[in-house]
Formats: sequence, C-alpha cells, structure tokens
Amino acid sequence: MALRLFDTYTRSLREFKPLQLPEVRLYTCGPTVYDYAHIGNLRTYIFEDILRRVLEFNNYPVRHVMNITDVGHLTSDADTGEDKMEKGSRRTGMTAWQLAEFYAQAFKQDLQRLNIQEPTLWCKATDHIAEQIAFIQCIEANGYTYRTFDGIYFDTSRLPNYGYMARLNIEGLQAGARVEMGEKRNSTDFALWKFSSPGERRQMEWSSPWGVGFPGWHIECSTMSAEYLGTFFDIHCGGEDHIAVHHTNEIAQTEACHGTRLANFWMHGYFLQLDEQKMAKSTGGFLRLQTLLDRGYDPLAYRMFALSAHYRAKLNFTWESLDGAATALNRLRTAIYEWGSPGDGPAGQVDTGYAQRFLEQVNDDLNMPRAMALVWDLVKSDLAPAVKRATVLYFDRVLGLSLAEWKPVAEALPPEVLALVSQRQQARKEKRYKDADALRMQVSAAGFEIEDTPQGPRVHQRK
RNA sequence: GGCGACGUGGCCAAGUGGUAAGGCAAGGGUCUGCAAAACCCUUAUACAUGGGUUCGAUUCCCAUCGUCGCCUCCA
Repeated sequence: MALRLFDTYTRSLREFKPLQLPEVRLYTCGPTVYDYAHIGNLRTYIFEDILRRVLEFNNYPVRHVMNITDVGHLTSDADTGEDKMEKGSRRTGMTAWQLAEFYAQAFKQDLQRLNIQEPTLWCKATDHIAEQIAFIQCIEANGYTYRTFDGIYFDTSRLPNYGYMARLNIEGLQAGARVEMGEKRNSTDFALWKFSSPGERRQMEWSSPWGVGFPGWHIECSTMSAEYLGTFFDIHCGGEDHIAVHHTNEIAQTEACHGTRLANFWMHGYFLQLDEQKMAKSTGGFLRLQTLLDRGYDPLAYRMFALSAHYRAKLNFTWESLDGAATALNRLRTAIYEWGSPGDGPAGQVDTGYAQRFLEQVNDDLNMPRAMALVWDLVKSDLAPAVKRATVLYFDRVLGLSLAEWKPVAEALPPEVLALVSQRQQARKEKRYKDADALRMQVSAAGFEIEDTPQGPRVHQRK
C-alpha cells in the first residue's frame, strides 16, 4: 500500500517516495516563543507528529528538524510595529533571552504531555545568525535584494514564479491596498535583514555587513533547513496560515540562492476553531493545554479529539466534543487493559487483516478518522482478546495514545474523605442505606464520586 | 477589494454518481440496597437553499444564503 500525501505545492495527492534514503528529511515550522502555545497551535503539531509516525510505520527512518523562533519580529509590517519579544520582555519582566527559554520549555512540556515525539534536532534562530547572514549574502550576490532606510529587502518581482504555491494573485493583493509599503517596491517584498532603529537599544541585535539589526522572519527557516536537511528535502510542514506568506517567502529565498523549491512535499495543517472562530488572543478565545488540565482533562483526550478530524479540514472545538473524546479514550483504555489481564493466555499476534486495513487508512493522506473507525471495529470484533490487544497496541505506534502504559490509578484521597467512605461502607454493611446515601452526598460535596465494585468502593475526584 | 475553504442527525466528524463510517450524547435493558462504571440493544424522514447535467446527486456544474480562513505577527 503506497503512502499518498497531499502536496500543497501541486495541490494534489502524490505518492510519497523518499528522495534519498536511508532517511526521510522532515522540517516542521516551530513556535515563536513569546507566549504560551494554545490548543490550536498544538493541533498542528499533533498532525505533524502523526505524519512522522506514519512515515516510521512505513519503515522509513525520519530525520526531523524543528526550529524555535526566538528572534523578535515586528508585530506588523509597518515600521512603527512593536517587537513581540521586546514586548513580552516588558510584560513579564524577563529579558528577551529568558523569555525565549521560558516559553520554549513550556512548549516542550506541552508536546510531551501530548505524546508528541521530540524532533531529531531542535534549532534556534539566534544560534544561526551567521548562517542567516551568509544566506542573505547569497541572495544578494544573485541580485534579488535592495536596500531601504529600514532594511534589506527581497525583490519578489525578480522571481517570475513568486507565489506559485499559494497561487497568489499579485494584482489582486495590490488592489487590496492593505499592505504598508514603506519604501518597498512591491507589496509582496519582505525583509531579509532589519536595521535597529537609530537610538533604539534592542536586547537582540547583531552586526552584519549591512548594519546592526536582526534577521527577517522567513530567512531562518530557509537557512536552518538547508543547514540540517540540505537544500531540497522531503517534506516541509506548517499551519495553513503559512501558505501565503511564510512558506511562499521561504521558497522564494531558497530559489534565489539554491534554485530549489526547498521541499518535495509541502504539507499544511488546518486550523482548530473555537465556536466557529479562529483561536487567537485578539478574539478572546485562548485555550492552553494547561487550561484543559485545570478542568480535569487528560491531555491525551485532546490528542484523541484531534484524531477525530482529518488534518486538512478545520476542526471545531466544543467542550461537548472534548468530553466525547475523553470518554471514548477511557473506554478504549479500559478495554485494552482488561484484554491484558493475567490468565488470558499467551501474548496475541497482530491480526494481519486489520493491520492491512489500518495501513491503507493512514497511508491515504493520514485519514485518522477512518483509522479510528477501524479501531472501534476491531474492538467490537470477535477476535481473541490477546489478539485485539496486540493489534491495537500495534496501531498505537501511529495513534500515540500510550495505550499500553495506561492502567487505572488509585488516587490519593484526603483523610476526611477516606473516613467518610469507610463510614459509608460500615453503614452499608449494616444496611443503614439512608445513612449510606447521606455519606455519599457528603463525599460528593467534597468533590469525589464513589463507585461500588465487587472489590470494594472506588473513589475518584469528580471532573 | 483579491484568493480560498466550508455548510452531513443534539455535539464532533468521515465518505461516495446508485439514498450515508465512527465517536459522544439520548432512550431501553443487564448489573447494583440506590447509584456509578461496564456491557448489550435501540433510535433519529442528517447531506444549507434553488436550479442544471444524469437513468440516478449528498457526491459534478451554476446561482443564492450563511459561516470561516488567508492577503499583516500568526499553527
């Protein structure tokens, strides 16, 4: 079963073939670390994680590089825009460098909680300033740059193919007249190097052949991907919002310097929406993974939720649907746990029929909704429990739900709750059911639920 | 203004030129002192609207309405 992936560049499904084994080379655009990631951001990283796992499921070793954008960029294209890192620095009292480190760590913690595999290599923009300068010099030597009062710009009119991937209608963009031009020659031109403003004291600035300043946003990805993966590698990923600007400009830079379109496949994850709206701080809806945890959700319930939609379709977040994912995940975990109980005989073999169908679904442009439907089909099948268990755990290499590790946890209970529970047991034993019910109410008021099982009462914190 | 996407039962969401996966919710049952959990069963005249093409459209085309995204830092 061939692996087929949707390539934004050609706007078509293409069979994936590695350019150069032994490794598949994958670059995924990472976060700008001036604030926490929200669950919309994280949806894209889950998509990329699934992609990587599917590649590995197809027995391709993957060299995966992710950048961390820790250089401050302007909040708008206008010269007056504020720098996000500098702004964040003022907001938090940390230096820009501390700020970057802090949010990078928070980001990595989110990935870990979601079972997202770490990239083979992390790279930071500020660790590659010299390389970025060299890259800009390469573009400059080939005649694609010009200088304005505030920076070195890329002249997009020199590139006949500019904007191909995004299918940009350049004239239409100009008709919009919503772009601050400054001294730019074309509305689509963008900064390669920005000068520090006269008199401004930036925390992050470097000297360059053109003057003191900092690199433009797009250059870091072209530079670092070339550095670690070569100038034409297998797959480059990011969010759908990157198609029109960021990735378009990465391609332009790389074409200007190396003559390649950077990656053989361009793949984009679509947005999570909150009440049919884009999730962004500016519109008020900003849910962090931690927000979900604070509400008592398992982080993997969010991963389960993300698996319910295709990566190339918008996904609408509601608490009701997250509840559904959480319930479904727990049912799946419980089933698998019970299939693995001692006394079920020898470890099962993976069922080849289901394995084949699963491969077909994930290889069909990562159709996780279909793959999950197959999982439920398997769960309800008549196969031996040990076989079901082995098969689902085999699928979990792609799903990443840590199904093998899960087991019911005994929660630590406050002593007073414990006392109430044991009093209730006593009351039940003596058939004083009214008292027992009253005690249940008290426990409930303390935020805990009692479940009576043949092994005795099980108490857990109410979500 | 330009470009693009989407509109499937209460919620989330697949999919196909021959009337539609899956999960959750809901209803009933088993179990339970009562519950919960679990398990079993069941349900719903669900494919935005109006045209067109076709033997036949939810699936193709056009229009309308609605929603959303990108064009500016953005997953």
